[in-house]
Amino acid sequence: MHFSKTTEYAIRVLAYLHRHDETSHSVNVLHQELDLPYKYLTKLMTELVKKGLVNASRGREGGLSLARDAHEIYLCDILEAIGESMEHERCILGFEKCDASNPCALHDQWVKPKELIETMLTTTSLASLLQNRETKL
Amino acid sequence: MHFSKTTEYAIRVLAYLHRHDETSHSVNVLHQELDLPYKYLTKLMTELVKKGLVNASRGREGGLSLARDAHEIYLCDILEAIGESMEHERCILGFEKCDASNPCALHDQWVKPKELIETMLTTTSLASLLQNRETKL
DNA sequence: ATAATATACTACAAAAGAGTAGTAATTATA
DNA sequence: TATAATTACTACTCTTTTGTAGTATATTAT
Ligand code: SF4
Ligand code: SF4
Repeated sequence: MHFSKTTEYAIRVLAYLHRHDETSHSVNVLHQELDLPYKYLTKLMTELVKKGLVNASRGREGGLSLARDAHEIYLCDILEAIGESMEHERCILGFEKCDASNPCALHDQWVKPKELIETMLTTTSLASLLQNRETKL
Repeated sequence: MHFSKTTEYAIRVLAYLHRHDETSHSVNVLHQELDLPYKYLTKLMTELVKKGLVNASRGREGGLSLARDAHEIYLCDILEAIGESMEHERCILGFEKCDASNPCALHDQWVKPKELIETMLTTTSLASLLQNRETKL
């Protein structure tokens, strides 16, 4: 009942890029600031670049920055870029079809939490995430 | 953002045992009825027996049945028996300490879904799960 | 040009989760 | 007692996720 490590990393990195968006940041800086495994990060960032969430510029003075306005990057976009997107549509008991007309035993209990999670994912943008600049990343 | 397979299996098996509690059931029956991998199930059931959720009787005519009243087996008990218990207490961004006084960036957005999930886990018993006998297992 | 500093790519390794195989031990019943 | 049906145990395999290593390639300040 949690995000994958990769998802955690992605959210934290993107939030960091937004919080310090006056300039771009190298993978090495992100690695140090957020204490994430360096090599793993390079792969992840390459992926996020491909998916159009991040801009990368190479060479000396290069680095990474957000490709889109932080108001237009929602948590669900991040999950989708990583491939964990429709996880939350899966039936909580593992059935293929998540069908309210043929519900699983946990249906009634799961509907509300599921709704809230979905709301959180679809309405939380990177920008809204950082209203309070005192929070941990 | 989901349960582990093992957790799914455990919930479904225990729910089945409750739904058909007039008798005990062999692993083979559970395997066929719920379409779960046989050998994997034997391991899981042995574990649930050790944890005191299930009674096992060996030999011919043996089988498995709930060890406690279904009204007293909550989802959180099942998670705990499997070792996924406090997963939902973990910080959603992966930090060790989940401390509201030193919150992570997702804190405000995560609090409500988290609460609902916790409520679901602590208040849903096997018995309440099967009010409606028409649901999938 | 050159050196420094970046990202990009390929391949592999380690760890955890999920699943399989074979056998031993137990027990009701014929 | 012999047999069949059952759980219990040990060890292995497969797959996915997570993490590491080394190298190639691009860019820019000097
Ligand atoms: S509880 Fe019902 S609606 Fe919810 S995921 Fe399972 S089958 Fe789908
Ligand atoms: S969001 Fe805040 S309270 Fe929730 S898990 Fe993360 S640190 Fe803990």
